[in-house]
Amino acid sequence: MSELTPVMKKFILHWGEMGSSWGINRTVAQIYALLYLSTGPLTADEICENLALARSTVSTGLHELQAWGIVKVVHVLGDRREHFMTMSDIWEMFRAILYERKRREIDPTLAILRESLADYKNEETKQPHVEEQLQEMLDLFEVITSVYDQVERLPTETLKSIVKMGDNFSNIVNRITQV
Amino acid sequence: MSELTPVMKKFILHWGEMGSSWGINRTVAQIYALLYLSTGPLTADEICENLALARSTVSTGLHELQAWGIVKVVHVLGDRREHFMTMSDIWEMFRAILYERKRREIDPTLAILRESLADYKNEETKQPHVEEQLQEMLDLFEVITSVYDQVERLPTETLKSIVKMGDNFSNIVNRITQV
DNA sequence: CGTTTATTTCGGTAAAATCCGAAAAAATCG
DNA sequence: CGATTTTTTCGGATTTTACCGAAATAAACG
Repeated sequence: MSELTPVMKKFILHWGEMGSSWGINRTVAQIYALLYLSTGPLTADEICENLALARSTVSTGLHELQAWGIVKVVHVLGDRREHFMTMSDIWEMFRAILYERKRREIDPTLAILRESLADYKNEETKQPHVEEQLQEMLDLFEVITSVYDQVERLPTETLKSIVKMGDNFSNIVNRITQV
Repeated sequence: MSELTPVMKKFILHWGEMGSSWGINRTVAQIYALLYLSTGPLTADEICENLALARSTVSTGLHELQAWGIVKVVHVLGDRREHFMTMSDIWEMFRAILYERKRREIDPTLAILRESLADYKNEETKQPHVEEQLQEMLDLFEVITSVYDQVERLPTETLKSIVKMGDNFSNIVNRITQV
């Protein structure tokens, strides 16, 4: 791995910023960005060097990225160190992120909302408005889940062709759903 | 505003946790949750009391929520204090959040990607792989933007009816896009 | 216009997250 | 199996973020 070019640095730094506003550790996001741009798989040490991070930080960061399912380990013949690379298909990567965010954020909230509505039945001081609001929020999250499930199922090619349809897509969807 | 019931507390606390994993301040998320469940508009002082927060914290929190466009000020006759409430339609609120996240996260990234690809042309040490990767990421973000624009345009009722279609939706989309 | 009430700003402290480096553990080699 | 290389764990230092409370500002009242 040669020196980082200015363009690479810029991208990596921006990606780090973006990560933190997403609730993802800045450093972890930078590691991802570096791997994403890298021509071949990198060792943990190469990542340390390029990003000026401690070996241990890189180690944990890589584990986190693997937990998200967007970085994987590869082995190189004749080298006993582990090498790391991003998923090759960026669309698959996008799906992986959606999946994880849904699992970590939407699912637990759905559970709490259902629980709360059940608990509500046993509560003495009933404020009908609270039940209505919880129900409304539950509806919203159920729709989000449902839309996610639909999108999850769409093949990448379909997603790509949606973009080519431009305005037509929403028109068609409107027509389909107007029954 | 009477005492918070156990169900309300649970919801507010969970919402706070969710908020932090979204990159939103825990306290700010709690303020939102409280307002969301509240039967009527609340004053800043009432929020302080219920959530045991400093007056100043509530003040800044409310400003942040207003910047997101999901909380608004209302005035009550005969009371010179400001009162706060959430947007009444939860779907509108959802749209507002999508809009802000797109504006804060997607748009700047799109800009950086375009910039980087332009800069790349002037760079001495050209690694073709870097250009390819940047281009691929740009494509992805353009699709995301496009999908956002489509969804933005869909009326709430359409969104709601998508959920009722269940599996049919993805089948139909597949058919539409198979040209 | 001065007084009272409400809101915001801001500096400092408390809490949390991040990151490092040494030491431990695990893996691979001869 | 012992030696060497690689990876991970973990306690603590550093940085960042969140929060409070006092003081300043702004708004509304008589």
